[in-house]
Amino acid sequence: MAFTSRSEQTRAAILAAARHRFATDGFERTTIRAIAADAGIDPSMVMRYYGSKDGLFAAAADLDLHLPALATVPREKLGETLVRHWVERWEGGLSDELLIVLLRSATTNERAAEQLRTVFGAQVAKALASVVDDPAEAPTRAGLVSTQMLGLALCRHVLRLPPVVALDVDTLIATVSETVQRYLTGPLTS
Amino acid sequence: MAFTSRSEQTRAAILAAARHRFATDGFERTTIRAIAADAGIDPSMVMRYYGSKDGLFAAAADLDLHLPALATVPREKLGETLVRHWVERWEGGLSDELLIVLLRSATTNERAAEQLRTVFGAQVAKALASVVDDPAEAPTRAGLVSTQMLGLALCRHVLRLPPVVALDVDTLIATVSETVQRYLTGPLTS
DNA sequence: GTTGTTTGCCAACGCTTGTTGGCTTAACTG
DNA sequence: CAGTTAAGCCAACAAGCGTTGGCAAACAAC
Repeated sequence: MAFTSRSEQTRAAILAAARHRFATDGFERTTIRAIAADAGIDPSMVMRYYGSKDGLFAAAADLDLHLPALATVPREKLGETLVRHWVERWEGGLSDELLIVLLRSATTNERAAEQLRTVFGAQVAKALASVVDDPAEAPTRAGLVSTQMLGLALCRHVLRLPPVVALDVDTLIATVSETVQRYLTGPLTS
Repeated sequence: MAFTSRSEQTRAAILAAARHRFATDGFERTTIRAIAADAGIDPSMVMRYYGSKDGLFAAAADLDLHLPALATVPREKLGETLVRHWVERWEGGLSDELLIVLLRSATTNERAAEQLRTVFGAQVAKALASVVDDPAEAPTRAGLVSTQMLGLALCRHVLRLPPVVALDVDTLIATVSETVQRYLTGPLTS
């Protein structure tokens, strides 16, 4: 490795262990001691490197959705593009536990909730601003899209509702894409 | 009141306080001591009446969706009927904190998750079995409906994403109904 | 009015939590 | 090789947790 000083190495080990624990247990049930044990070091090391449990969580939950650029996507493919990106990110396995970290903790931890609000209020709305008809509608459409995307992730990867888990990826993408496409380009008024 | 013995009264007070705490803080962050303080009694009373924190949660989260009978609903109104019922139950305010109790705790508490799976796997699928074309598809369609319904509740009432909170009820029902209608009666294959 | 039963509070136990300070060893610097 | 710095561990702290057993007061029954 290029420049992994000894401290950087354990620092990274702590972060990896923290992400895993936060992802499977949520914020409250995760203990510093368990993280330290997973990382093979002493609990006090965690404090030295990250200051506090809150500080560690902030570092572990620092997230960027990396949404694809939508400007060049044909209008009728917007929904599918977003949903495919979303689903594949989740199906990608353990390489990316960041989303489940946030989702699991956001229902009880205000810091996590605030970050989810930021991610979905800013990142998604911004990605959409350039492609929706009326830029003023971007936040609303981003919100509607969020309900479907987060609901899907919640049911499939957190709650693990059996019929939702059983859906094959292609059917899932095809079915949900239509919904998202309508939220992006359909009428908004009642 | 008709037959409220002294003990029934405090029993109910404990349950009400517990529901409120579980609804706002989730299972892990809620303490027996806080519930007892809210109910104006001693923590040990909670144990006497409900055995343990788990027992209290089970009693506080005992939920019935009371889904409307769908057999007589015109086929093209199924989505709207379900969504309207769902949204109005949530908008009903504090009279019914049961759903938010479950939703807030289900991401970190396996007991709560299991109950949500049961409610949405059994109650919803059962309500749908009589109205969908192919009964074998009922669980899958119930699952898809769940992703949208739970996602909506999550974004609007738990995470409180601003644009989702800002949506007026009529627009919300109209927009989401179309999605649910399609999940109920549209094609399923990719 | 005395007896037995419920209803409640108090005090404490045992445990786990996040967090801290000091000590020991290893690594680098001159 | 001597000396400074970093990395790590150990032990302990104060606080909070769920939970328990025993004791005082209120009530009910006879």
